[in-house]
Amino acid sequence: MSARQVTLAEVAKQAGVSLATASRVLNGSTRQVSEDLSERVLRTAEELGYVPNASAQALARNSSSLVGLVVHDITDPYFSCIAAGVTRVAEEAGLVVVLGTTGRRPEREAELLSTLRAHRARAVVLAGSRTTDRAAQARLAAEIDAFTEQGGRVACVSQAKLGTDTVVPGNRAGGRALARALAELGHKKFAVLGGPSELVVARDRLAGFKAGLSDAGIAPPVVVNGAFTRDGGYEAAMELLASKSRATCVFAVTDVMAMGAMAALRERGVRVPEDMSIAGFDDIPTLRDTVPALSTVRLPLEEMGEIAAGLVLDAGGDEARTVRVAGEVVLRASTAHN
Amino acid sequence: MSARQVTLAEVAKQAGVSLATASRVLNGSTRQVSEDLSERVLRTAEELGYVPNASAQALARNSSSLVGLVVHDITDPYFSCIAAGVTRVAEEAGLVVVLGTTGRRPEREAELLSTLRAHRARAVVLAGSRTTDRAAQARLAAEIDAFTEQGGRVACVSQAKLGTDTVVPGNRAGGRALARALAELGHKKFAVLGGPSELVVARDRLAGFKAGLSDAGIAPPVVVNGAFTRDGGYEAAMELLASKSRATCVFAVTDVMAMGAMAALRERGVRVPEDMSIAGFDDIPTLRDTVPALSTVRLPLEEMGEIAAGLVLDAGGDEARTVRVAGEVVLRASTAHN
DNA sequence: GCAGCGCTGGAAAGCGCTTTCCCGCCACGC
DNA sequence: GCGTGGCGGGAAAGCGCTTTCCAGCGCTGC
Repeated sequence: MSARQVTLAEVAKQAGVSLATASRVLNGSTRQVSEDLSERVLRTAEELGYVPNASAQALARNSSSLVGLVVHDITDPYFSCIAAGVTRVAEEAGLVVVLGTTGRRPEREAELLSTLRAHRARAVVLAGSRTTDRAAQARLAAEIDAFTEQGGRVACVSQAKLGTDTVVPGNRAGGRALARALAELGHKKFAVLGGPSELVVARDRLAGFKAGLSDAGIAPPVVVNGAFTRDGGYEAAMELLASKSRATCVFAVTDVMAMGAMAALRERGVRVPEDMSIAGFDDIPTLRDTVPALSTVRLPLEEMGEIAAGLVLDAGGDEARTVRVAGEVVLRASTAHN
Repeated sequence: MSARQVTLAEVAKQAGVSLATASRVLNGSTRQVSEDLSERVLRTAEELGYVPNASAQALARNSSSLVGLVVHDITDPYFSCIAAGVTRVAEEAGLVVVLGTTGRRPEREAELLSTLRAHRARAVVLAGSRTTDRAAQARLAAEIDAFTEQGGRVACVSQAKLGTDTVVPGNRAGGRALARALAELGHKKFAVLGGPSELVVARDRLAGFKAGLSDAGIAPPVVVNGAFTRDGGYEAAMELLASKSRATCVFAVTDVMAMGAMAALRERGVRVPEDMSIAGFDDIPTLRDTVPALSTVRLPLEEMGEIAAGLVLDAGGDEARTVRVAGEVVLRASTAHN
């Protein structure tokens, strides 16, 4: 049907104006174009079904309308919520978001950044959790430099120390507040289902939790580490049970892990919360209907995505900005008095 | 640090070869380049940290490495699972996926397609459910034409009739099989929590379910429609309860809706499955740990995403291919004998 | 009355890359 | 020995757009 491709040149010719004029009309140029020419161009563009070639624009302007979003696993509700926030903001700004997934391999983060750089993405939101892997971190830092060097902006969700804009959830404070709240329920012996030790998010939550227990004069918890996934939680809980720990309350550093842990407890006939209280972190919306309802620390995930996107799209100074978002302890049915 | 931008020309000059040669070396050209030149180019590219400008490549080749993925809501696990499948395949193929979300507004689908066309995306996977809205459908069809016209490929997940490659889940057959299985449990009176009537997926599942009931000689179910979301399920269930229906088993056309429905039942003191059995559709992995475990029809969502991506990336004939994936009834604790 | 200015339109030079076309070279066959 | 190919290398013509630069024109201000 339509010709292979309608170009600006065709529109210009058809409208009887120069390429320059057509370009000025069809893209917010600072230059004025007279009313009638302008209208003529607009009309022919419409008639011909002209769609500007984004690659050509990107090339000519040396900047594209792409925004990168890097997550570990889009299937994980933690990331999909953040993604929702990011895409909403980006789409409102008329930008297009490109989604990269690392599959939790730290080195993929740098690779993706490099790809994004190749595409001249205008900005990138890194939602993956920072690791303590020095080499990966260094490569990532180098890529971030290269990216910003080239005029792109980078924001991280929950990774500080990279010299970029950052949205920092109150992992430490949240963990601490949660520990105190649980201590107030009367629990004396705690266990923690921690994430992989190289994940900073996991470490922070754990550290905060320990601090909170210490505030309450309670002995440090048993810690069992597992993967940052549902199965990780399941396995960690199994390990915990096998260890014959005397804990009456267990904190999984992630709601998703808590789900796995609850499955494990159920399987082993441990009732929640009668035999064991359990709490998570994040307050994943999709998981709010579980029974028993999970006590947790609420993070405004979608909003965090929005904030990150906002930071990264709003030119801002060259100073790295940090926005802290607080977690709010929400005690529900999965934690009982002891 | 690094220069503003390393271009192919710089690499070529530094390596003492022509632009053409450098290009041939650095991108799989059919043309041969002698061993030593080739090696020299490779080395200087490496040294200079050369990254090809994807926009320029796209422009010159008239095809980019972008793959579009259009979903209604990335937060919905149904879509995020599909998205995971699509991104995995795309990334393996060295492509970049751009994520568009419609927020369930049918007209956004066409808009996004147009944007994707502007970016010369090589392919698009449309995961949103087809509606019966004639106008939106027509616009979408036009955009799809324009897109394919331009050399792009389009695949749909669960939308047939658009003349594109399609991955079709057995919505009808699944609904039917589920109805039969539930009938075998002894239920006689059924209710269905349906999605918005203009959504084809919802209609198909409902139609299949009705057919299954009819197979079993059971009267048609009461149908209450709600939004295709957790809250939609909640409200539909509330409405059902208010209607004093005598149903002993309710089928929510979506697991996510079933979650909302279960919350409503719980709130109203209706025990599942003792007082009411409930079944969903999709078998969302994230929701598998809920209590009581939800009976449902399992769809290999991630795999569906992979298949769709596979179809769309594999040049294939010009014939529209259709891949059917079957749903498998999984009876769990949320449905009891009656 | 004219220099000077602001404003609009067009020509054309890129943006960084791919690819066609051409050229020189060598091996080969008659 | 010379025409024929085949092959590796380079020059250059785009790809579709933006943007600079220049030309023309109608004003204002002295």
